[in-house]
Amino acid sequence: MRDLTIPQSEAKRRLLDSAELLFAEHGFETVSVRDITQHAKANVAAINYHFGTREGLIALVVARYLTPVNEERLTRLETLERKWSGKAVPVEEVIDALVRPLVGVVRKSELSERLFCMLLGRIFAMQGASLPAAIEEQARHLSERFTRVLGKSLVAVSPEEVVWRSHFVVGAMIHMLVHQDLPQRPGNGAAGAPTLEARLARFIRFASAGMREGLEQQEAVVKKGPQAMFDF
Amino acid sequence: MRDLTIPQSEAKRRLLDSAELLFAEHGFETVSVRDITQHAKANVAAINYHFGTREGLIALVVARYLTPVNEERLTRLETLERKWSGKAVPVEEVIDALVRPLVGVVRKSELSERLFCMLLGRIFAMQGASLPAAIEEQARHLSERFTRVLGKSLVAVSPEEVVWRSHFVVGAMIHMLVHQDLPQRPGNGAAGAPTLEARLARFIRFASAGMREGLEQQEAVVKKGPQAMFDF
DNA sequence: GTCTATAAAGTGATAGAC
DNA sequence: GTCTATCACTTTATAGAC
Repeated sequence: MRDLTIPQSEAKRRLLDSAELLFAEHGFETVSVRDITQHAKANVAAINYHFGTREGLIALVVARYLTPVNEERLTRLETLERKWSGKAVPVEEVIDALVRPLVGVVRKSELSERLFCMLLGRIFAMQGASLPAAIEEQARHLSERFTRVLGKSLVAVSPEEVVWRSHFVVGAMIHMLVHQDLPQRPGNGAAGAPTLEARLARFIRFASAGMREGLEQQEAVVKKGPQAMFDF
Repeated sequence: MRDLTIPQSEAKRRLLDSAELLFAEHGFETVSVRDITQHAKANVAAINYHFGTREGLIALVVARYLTPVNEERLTRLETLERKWSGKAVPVEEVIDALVRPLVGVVRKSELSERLFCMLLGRIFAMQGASLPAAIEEQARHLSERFTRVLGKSLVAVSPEEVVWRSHFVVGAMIHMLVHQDLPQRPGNGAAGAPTLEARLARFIRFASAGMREGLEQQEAVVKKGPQAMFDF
């Protein structure tokens, strides 16, 4: 997997760290280059010197975090296709390949797990607008692959329905990633911040059930994939 | 239900129309008062004259669209509680009460269905940050009510799990509302823009299945609520 | 590489003429 | 109510000294 660190000069690293932290916390649109240079204790011109433009910095941050995740997603999806050699892959395993790469890549980053997830969620939310064409193409390709595999997993669901349900899954995923703290709702005591793995396991079960809606008969058959992987 | 129109002066109406349209299309953060006055063919000072500040305009737009939806949601939820008089309400009906008020309120607005949904999605996405305290409180109360009813609908699911799944549902809903055009993916031919009702029906089925995950036994019993309402 | 100074344009808001 | 002119500030970006 690609290395997430780009050492180079010390100041450049500090700028990148500050940028990632601020982008994760407040979103790409609202953070100015002055916010970043100030947080990194650098001078105002530093960002333009090291990254050319503000957009260049954003493109770098996006590529640095999105690319490894998407590569790992593709690897896992291809592994699944080999493992099931043409047969339907259980939905749980496909969704797992979609979200589990997060835990692998988060370890390689300098960010805390919480900030890493927020940053990636915000990056996912930018897809379809304002992202470099190359990255958009990468994402589009990945989306097609996943949709095609999911179509096989859910032969009884119309292709159109699969696309819509995938759309819902992506929305739920982005929301889960960006809003880490929100579920401090009613009967929710100490359950503030479970581990990323626990949240992903919850998400996989939820999303898979949603994708599989209406297939009561097949459920008992197709559902039991690597259940032990997420059940704990 | 509250009337969505605030006639007053002609210019003020035009400003409000332009603001809603631009906010819906590009989001609240990126639209400037100059964008709005220019689109409304008014002069730069018009917004400050009619609405005090930019924030005042946003608060007005938010309240104008969010309040009727939330009121209708609460009404429907209470109707359900009466209808099932203390017993578990089928999940489908709860999710229906959450999203179906959209179609009622959209008819009263001047916006197209597409823009109305995008605007409301962006408003929902602002919850938990940067919204007037009174509106936040309104939303918090509504969220508690829905979570409590859903807890009864899903007695076999832990309260903590219900909160998380509701979180996923909200994320999927927001994404569906804001991104109306996206699902132009692979095997997706003429299925570009189905009606709002069709999309909501899809969403209700998906979200309900996700909420109900792991309850294969009860499904056959609890699931069949007003199936005819969304199946078409 | 780092800094200051500054350019050029955009922001929300307001005073005051009409 | 509407408009122009303008204030005070922020934005990204750059030129040029050190």
